[in-house]
Amino acid sequence: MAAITDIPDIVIGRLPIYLRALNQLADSGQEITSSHELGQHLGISSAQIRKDLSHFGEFGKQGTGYKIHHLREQLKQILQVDHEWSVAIIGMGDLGRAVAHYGGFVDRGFRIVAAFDSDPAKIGMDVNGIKVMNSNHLPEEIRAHNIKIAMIAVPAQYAQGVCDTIVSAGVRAILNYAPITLVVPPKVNVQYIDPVTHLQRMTYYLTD
Amino acid sequence: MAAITDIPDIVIGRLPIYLRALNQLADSGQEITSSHELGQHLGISSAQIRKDLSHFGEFGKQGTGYKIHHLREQLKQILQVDHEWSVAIIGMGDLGRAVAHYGGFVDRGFRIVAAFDSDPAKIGMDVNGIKVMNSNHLPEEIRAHNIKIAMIAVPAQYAQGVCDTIVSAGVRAILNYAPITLVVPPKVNVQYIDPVTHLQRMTYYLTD
DNA sequence: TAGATTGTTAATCGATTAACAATC
DNA sequence: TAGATTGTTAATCGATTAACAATC
Repeated sequence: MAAITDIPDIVIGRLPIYLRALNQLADSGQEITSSHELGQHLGISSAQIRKDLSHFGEFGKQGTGYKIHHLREQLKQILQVDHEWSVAIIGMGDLGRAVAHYGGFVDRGFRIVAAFDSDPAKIGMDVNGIKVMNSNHLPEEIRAHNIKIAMIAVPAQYAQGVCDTIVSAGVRAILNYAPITLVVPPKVNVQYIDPVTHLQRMTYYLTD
Repeated sequence: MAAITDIPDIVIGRLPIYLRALNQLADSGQEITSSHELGQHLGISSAQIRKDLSHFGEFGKQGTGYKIHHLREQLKQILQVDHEWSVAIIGMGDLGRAVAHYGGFVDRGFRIVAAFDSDPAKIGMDVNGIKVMNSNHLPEEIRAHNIKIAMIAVPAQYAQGVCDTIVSAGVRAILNYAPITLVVPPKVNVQYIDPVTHLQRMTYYLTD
C-alpha cells in the first residue's frame, strides 16, 4: 500500500545531519565515503547509519561504500529538498533580520520570499532584497504565495497569536525562535530554536 | 558513592524544556502545576515528566502537584543556572550581532562578556555594550575571564579553527551556529544550531 | 583472489508507559 | 473522608548494536 512505511521520526531527524556531513565531505573534494567514516565524523555508529539508510533503499556498494554525490541527491529527494521551498519570516527585530540575511538557506532548499513586522517603522523596509510587509496582511500573502513553511522571530508574548494566524492561512511547518512552546493542530509541525536550552543542557555537565 | 548516578543525557536535554515551560506558567501568574498539565502543554506524557524528575529527588506533593516557583528553582540548581555564566561569542556578522543583541540570555543564566571578530572593520566596534576584540586575542581573553562557554558564529570554513583555539584556552561548552560538525576532545560538549536541519526535518512530512 | 564494506537479522540495551500504592 | 496526584515498579515498546552472509 503505502510506499513509505512508518519511519521513526528520530531517523528522519538524522538525515539532515547526514546530508550536512556529505556536503562537508563533497566540499573537501572527496568522492566516496563509508558508513564507518561518516560515523566517525559524526560520533555515530556505522551500524546506525546503515540501518537508517536501509529504511529508504540501498545506496551503497559492498566493498566500496557510498558515492557522496549520489547519496546526497538521494537524501535530498527523501527530505524533499531537491526543490526549493518558499518561506516566510515573521518578526524583523535583530534576530529576524539576521535570519533574513543568512545566506545558507538557498543552496539547501529554502528561499525567504516574504517578511513581516507589525512595527510601522519597519514596514516597507528592504531587508536583503525583501520588502517588509505589515503583519496584518499575513493571511492573504501566505495564501497568495502558497507558503507552507514559516519562521517565527517575534517576542514571546506574540508568538502564539502569529502562529494561530499563519496556521489558519495554511502554514504546516514552523520554525519557532521564540522561547515558548506553541500549541498547534496535529498536522502542523513545529521545531524550536532556543539557544538558551542548548546552553543549559551543557552547563549541567560543567562541574568546575 | 557518587551523589549523582549516571542520568541519561536525553533526560538532561528535557530539563531546560521543563524549565522554560515553568517560566511560561509563572509569567501567567499560576503558582501550582501538575505533571499532567505540564505534559499536555509540552506534548509529553505525565509519566515521563515524573520519571525524569525522580532522578533528582522529590519535588511534588501527592494530591496537589508542584509549586512552580519551587520546581523552577530546583531545576535551575540541577542545571547549574542558579548562577550566571560568562559567555564569549566569536564572529560578529549578522548572526553574531543578532545573538549579542538578544536579551533572553541574562535572566536564564548567561551573560555575554566578550565578542570577537577578525575583520579590522569590526574590531573596536561596540555591540550592545561589548567592545569587539581581535580574534588573535582569544586565548588570553578567554583565560583572563575564565570563560568556559562560547558561541561560534563564524563562516563554516573558519569554525573548526576557532573551535581548536578556544578549546585549548579552556572552553568546555560550545554552541556552534556554523553548519558543520566540529571535532572536539571528549571532555568538550558541543551543541548545534542550524536552522536548515530543522527545516529539512519538517519538509520530509510536507506531502502536498 | 583477498580485502573491504554493505544491507540485514537477531540480540541487546535503554527509554517510555501503564498502573498503583502511598499520601497529601 | 473523598479526590487527586505523586513517586516508583514492572511491563512494554522501540532503538541501537553486534555480527555476518552477500558481494563488489
